[in-house]
Amino acid sequence: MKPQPARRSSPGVPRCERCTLHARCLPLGLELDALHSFEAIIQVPQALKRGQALVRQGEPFENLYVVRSGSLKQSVAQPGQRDQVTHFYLPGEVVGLDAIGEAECHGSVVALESAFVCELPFTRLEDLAEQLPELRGQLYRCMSRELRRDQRMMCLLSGRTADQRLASFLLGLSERFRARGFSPFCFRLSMSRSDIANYLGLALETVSRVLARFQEQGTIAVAGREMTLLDIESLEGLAREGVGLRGVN
Amino acid sequence: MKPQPARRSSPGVPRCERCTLHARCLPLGLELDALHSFEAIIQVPQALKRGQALVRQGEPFENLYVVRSGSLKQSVAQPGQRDQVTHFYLPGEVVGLDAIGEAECHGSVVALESAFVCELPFTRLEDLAEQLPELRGQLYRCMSRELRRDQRMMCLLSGRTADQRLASFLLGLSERFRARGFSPFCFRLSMSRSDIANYLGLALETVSRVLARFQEQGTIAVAGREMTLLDIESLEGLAREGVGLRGVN
DNA sequence: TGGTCGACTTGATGCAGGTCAATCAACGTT
DNA sequence: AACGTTGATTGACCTGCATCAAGTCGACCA
Repeated sequence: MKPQPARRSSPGVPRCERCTLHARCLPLGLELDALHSFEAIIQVPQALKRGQALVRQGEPFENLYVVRSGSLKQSVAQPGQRDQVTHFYLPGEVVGLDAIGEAECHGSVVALESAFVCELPFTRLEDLAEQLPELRGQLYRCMSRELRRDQRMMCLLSGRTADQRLASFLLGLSERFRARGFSPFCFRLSMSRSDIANYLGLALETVSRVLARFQEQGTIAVAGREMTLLDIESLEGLAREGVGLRGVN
Repeated sequence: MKPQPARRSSPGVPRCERCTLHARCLPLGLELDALHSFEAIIQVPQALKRGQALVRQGEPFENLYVVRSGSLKQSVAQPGQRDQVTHFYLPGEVVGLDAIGEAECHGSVVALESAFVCELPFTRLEDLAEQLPELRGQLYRCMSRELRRDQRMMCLLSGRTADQRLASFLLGLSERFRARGFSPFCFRLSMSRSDIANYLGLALETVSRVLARFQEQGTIAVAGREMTLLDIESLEGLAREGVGLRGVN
C-alpha cells in the first residue's frame, strides 16, 4: 500500500494547492503562507478500507478529518435503541465538528468504501486558527453549514412521506456530486439500502419499494448501487409535493 | 466603557456578573476584564411581546442573541411546504448560530411569551473573539453542542413512536429547566400544542391524545399548558422503549 | 347575554408504511 | 460444485397515526 516511508515525509503529506478538492475544503481562502502553515499540521493521510472505523463512539476527541476520497457514514448508538445513521461524508467534507468542545467523539464513523482522509489534530488547528482569521471563519462556516444541513434533515424527517424523503435524498446526493465535479446524474451509491433506510427513518423494504416505483415511473434507473437520475424535474416535484401533515396553526 | 455613559442609557445594558444565567451563558469562563469587554458589545436588551418576531427569515444576518428571559421558537419556511418549527429557545440559549457565515437568517424566530434578549453584533463579537481564546472556545462549544442536539433530534424524528417523541420532549424540557434552576417537575409550556406537534413531526391531535393517555396512566398531570411530571422513571421508560423500526442491518 | 374566535379535546375512518417472511443474486470459501 | 453469507427485492398483512369532523372550554368584545 503506497510507498509511504517514514512518518510524515513527503509522499504522504498532501499539498493542498494541488488537491482537487482545494476549492471546497477547509483551507479555502487562505493566503499562500497560511496555506503552508495549514499543510504543516496535516498528518499523513489515512487509508481506510470498506467497513473500517475512522473514529469510534466514546473515544477521546482529538482530530478533525477531511475526506479526500471515498465516503464514510457516521452513526450514533443510543442506550437501548438501534443505531442511527446521522451523516454520509463525501470528499471535502469535515468529520468531527460535532465533537468540538467535548471530551469524546459522540458517534462512530466508518468507511463505506476505500477512502483517504486528512487528519487534523484539533489543538494544533485551534492554535493555527488563533493566527489566521480566515481559517477561523472557515471553521465557523463549516459548523454553521452543518447546522443548517441538520435542520433541513429534521424537516425532512418530520412528516415527509417516504417518496419525498427518497427524492430529497437523491437530489441532495446529486447536488453534492455536482459540486465536486462528478456527474450529478449518474453515480454509485456507496451506502447500502439499509443505511439509507436508517438515515431516512424508513424501513429498508420501503426504500427498495420506493426506488422500484420511481424506476417504473421512469424517474430514475437503478441497478443495485448504480443510480441514474433520468428526470430531475419530476424528482424535484416529488421532493416538494405539499401534502404532508396538516397546515399551519 | 466602564461607568457606562450615553449610547442607549444605563438601565438596559446588563452586567453579566449579576445575571442569573451567568453560569450557562456565552461568556462563561471569561476573566473579569474579558467579561467587561464582552459586556461592552452587548446592545441594550430587547423586550419582545408574545408573537413578536426577533428575526425574520431572509433578513441579513447581523446579530446573535442570547435569551435572558421568556422563550422563543425558530421556524423555517420552505418552498411549497408548511413551516417547520426547528427549535425552542430558553433563557441562556443562543439564537442565530446557524446563520454564521451566511448572508441571511435562515429561519424566523418569534417570542412565545414576553421575553428579553441580549443582542450581540456578530462582527464585534468576532473581533473580540480574536483576542479572547476563551470566548472562541465558548462559541465553538455552543455550536458543537447545537450540532449534537440537532442530531439527537434527528434520531428522535427518525422512526420513534409518538409516545417516545412526547416523552423525550418532556424530559428534554425538564432537563433544561432544571439546569436553569427552575423546577424540573412542574412548568408551563409556553408553546402551543400545534407548535409541539410541528416540532415533533406529529399531528396536533396526536399530541393531545398522547398527553391525555400519559395523564390517565398517572405519568404526568396536564391542564392546558401547566405541566407536571409525576413519574420521571416511567417517562424515561417510555422515551427509551426499544420498539421502533427493525433492528440493525 | 350572546357571539365569535383561538386553543384544545375527542371520536371515527383510512392509508402509508412497518413488520414478517420467502426468494434471489452476487459473492467468496472450501 | 456445493455452501454459507450478505444485500436486495417482492408479497401479504396489520397497526400507528394522519386526517376529517364535531364538540368543549375559555377569553374577549359588543
